Amino acid sequence: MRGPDADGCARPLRADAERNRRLILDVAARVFAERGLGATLNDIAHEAGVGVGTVYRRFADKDALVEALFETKFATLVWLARAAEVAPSAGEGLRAFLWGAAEARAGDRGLAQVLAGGGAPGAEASRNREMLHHLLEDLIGRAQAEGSVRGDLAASDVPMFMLMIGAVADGTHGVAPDAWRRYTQLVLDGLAPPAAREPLPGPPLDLAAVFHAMQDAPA
Amino acid sequence: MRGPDADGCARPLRADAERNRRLILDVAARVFAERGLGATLNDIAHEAGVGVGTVYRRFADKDALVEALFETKFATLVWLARAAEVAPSAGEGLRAFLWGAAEARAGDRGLAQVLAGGGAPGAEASRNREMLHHLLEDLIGRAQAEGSVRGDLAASDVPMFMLMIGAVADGTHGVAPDAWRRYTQLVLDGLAPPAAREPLPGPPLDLAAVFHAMQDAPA
Amino acid sequence: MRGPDADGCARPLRADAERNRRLILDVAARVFAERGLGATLNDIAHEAGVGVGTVYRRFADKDALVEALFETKFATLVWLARAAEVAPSAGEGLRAFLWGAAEARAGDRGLAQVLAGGGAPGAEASRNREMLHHLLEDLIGRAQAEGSVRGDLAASDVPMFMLMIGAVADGTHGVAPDAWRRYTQLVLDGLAPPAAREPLPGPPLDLAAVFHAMQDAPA
Amino acid sequence: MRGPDADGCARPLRADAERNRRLILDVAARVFAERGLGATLNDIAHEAGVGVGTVYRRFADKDALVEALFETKFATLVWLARAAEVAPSAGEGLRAFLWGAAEARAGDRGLAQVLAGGGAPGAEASRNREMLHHLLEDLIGRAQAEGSVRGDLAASDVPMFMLMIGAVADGTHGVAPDAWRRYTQLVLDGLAPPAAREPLPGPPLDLAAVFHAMQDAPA
DNA sequence: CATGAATGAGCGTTCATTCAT
DNA sequence: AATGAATGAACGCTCATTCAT
Repeated sequence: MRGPDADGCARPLRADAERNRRLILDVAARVFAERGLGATLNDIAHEAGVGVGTVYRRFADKDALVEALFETKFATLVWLARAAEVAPSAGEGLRAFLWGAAEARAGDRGLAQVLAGGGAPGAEASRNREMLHHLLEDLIGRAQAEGSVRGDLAASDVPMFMLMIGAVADGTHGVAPDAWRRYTQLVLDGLAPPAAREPLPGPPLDLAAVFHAMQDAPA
Repeated sequence: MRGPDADGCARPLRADAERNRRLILDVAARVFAERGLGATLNDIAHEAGVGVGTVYRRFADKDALVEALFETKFATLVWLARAAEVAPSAGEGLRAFLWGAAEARAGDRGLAQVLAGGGAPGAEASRNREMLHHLLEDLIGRAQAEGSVRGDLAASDVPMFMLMIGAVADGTHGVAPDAWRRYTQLVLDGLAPPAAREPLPGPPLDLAAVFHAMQDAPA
Repeated sequence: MRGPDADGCARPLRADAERNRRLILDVAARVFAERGLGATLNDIAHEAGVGVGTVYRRFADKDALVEALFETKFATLVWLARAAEVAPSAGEGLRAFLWGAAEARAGDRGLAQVLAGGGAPGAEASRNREMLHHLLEDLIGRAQAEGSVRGDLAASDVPMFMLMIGAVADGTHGVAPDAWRRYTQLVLDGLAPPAAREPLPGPPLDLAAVFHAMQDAPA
Repeated sequence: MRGPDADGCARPLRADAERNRRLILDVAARVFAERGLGATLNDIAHEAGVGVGTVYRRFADKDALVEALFETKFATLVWLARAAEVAPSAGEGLRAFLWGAAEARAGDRGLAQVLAGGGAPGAEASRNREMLHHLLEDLIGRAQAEGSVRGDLAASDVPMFMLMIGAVADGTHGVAPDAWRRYTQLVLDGLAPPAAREPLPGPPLDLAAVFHAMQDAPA
């Protein structure tokens, strides 16, 4: 565990550091997703097989780690938006994006929080955010031109959509892991122009599940 | 704060205790609303100008305080549901209820959590929850019979609706205190049968507001 | 609950105070005996049906209450010693005293502590203590003259005897309420001159009981 | 306190942790011995010159610390029992064991409690307890066969013996540090078959010492 | 560099004691 | 005089963060 690398270099490479950084991000993503942002850095470090100190060497503090995670996750959204750009129609693209974003958010307990913690200062993050915003503006604009989405929808409604779906997903995670689909559909129907409506997927929750969901929601 | 009661009774009634209880509940509601359920009882006690012990004299533990808050808030919902019962039409009643519930929830950061039924499944709370559930089942059933709400809507969708609106309200509280109205309308449009659709109230959020919203959301 | 007494006197009599004092002492004796000295004054006051303030009016603090209890209990010992004085023989008297003292101590969890807390300043308590000491010196001296107790026994060994039996009684109270008898006999046999020996009463404890006893002992 | 190890190894081994563990155990043993198990971990940590967190890093909770202390102390008893096994006679062995156990217990205020097996019924502790029990059963059985101890004595009487001696030792610690010897002899005489009797070692306590003893006993 | 031991402020909670009513 | 509401120091314990090794 202390010896030189297999590649023959005695001094630890910059690559080691990067490897550790990725490892920590991956583990943190998993642990935060499973247990919420309340998980301790000690746990994450332990589960990654490194010392806490190492985590602090890579990330100034817990918030910085969350921020970094945010950027990682953000890439997924950008990727989804790019995919949506080339969809047969803007409406289909937008719907696919929203379903994808909701799904990405769903299995990720506490990641509304991660996506949220966005981190004020990161220039990169800002650029990403803006880029995504523009992609969505474009997508929505085209969909509106097609008449496949209501005219008063805005790109900034998308993060709110994710906030909403995230709240449901976090709450129902555990008793009804697919419940987010129902509410995604419900909101999507609200986004759609009149008359384009899908039946809600999945059955409604029973009382106990609702109770559980709301209990769990705070995270 | 020390003056005689409104009813003009000068008798030094043991109501000082009740006054304190109310004071604590009010302060707790405010502090939880502002800072989320993570606020400490020490803070609440301090802000109420009493010792921690006083809080613990009235409420067995933090959960009990949250639970008490819950009951208070729940009464509002029950009252709203009763009012909805006598609305001209079930559809109007349901919409009025949802707007009222959303409004009650808005501005109450961390009260999604309180409403969640934080604390033990108190018998009273359970009964209240069930009663409200039945009221809503009836209301929704009648609205569906009227054709004024989609047929696959269920009573248990209502708490999820509040979870969603709560997430938005908590996030935008501070930068766009009325933003919840936009998303309430959006979801309500999703609830409506095709073709019954209102324009979204209020303008969309700007990027900065979205950023702020997501920053704040975790609580 | 606030009106004048039945006996026609409008001002509360000194007798009320005394009645309360006795009531508190009785309840405190019972509660301390059942739950150890760790019991709270609030509990005692509540169980006595008075306010804590009343307890504090009668007894400067918790220690003072314990001290007062001590005097009460001490009276029992003095009474036992008096009875021993008139026994057919000093040896029989001494044994009867010790059995009585052990029994008094046994059902009284935490009363080793009460008997102990003896309170430094009480002139009365000091006098009682000395009186008992002299009674025991006399009793033991006569028993030694009879040859029915070892010659090197001293009056001051008696409190230590009670300390020892108390430790056992407190520990076994709950799993083997009569175990103290076994150890009383064992020690009494040690007190006896050679050849005067009784079989130990009761069976030995099993391992689980011992475990429980030692767990509980701290009080 | 900072110098190299006795074995001459200068390598900066991670033994600083182990050193702290030992330090904490030592301080805890001393503080518990002096002030009883009621001593706070904050006090212990402070007195050891470490933060509370450090104590909690090594021991899951207060019980775990007490349990660890228990295992340490228990080893002494097992060692004594092993030594007793090879004594010239079982009777001598048993007496030596009891004197040793009493001495180990004396001066260790609150360690009756520690020895009690404070904390969970750890598997190791249980095994140790049982092993000692069997050793004592054997020893007592052989002593009884020799006729050097009363026939109705049981292995489970030994912990009760320690409870009794502990109560005396805790009480007299401070005013008469050797008083436990007197009562050990007294009880040992009770254990002996008739006619085998030693004079009590040490003078009886004076009244003030008894008073002090009982004051201190509660812990 | 990496490690993980150490830190200590802070949390929820209890209870002896005080004091307004 | 009696009440019980109020107090707040203290406890056991957690965890983000620092720093010696």
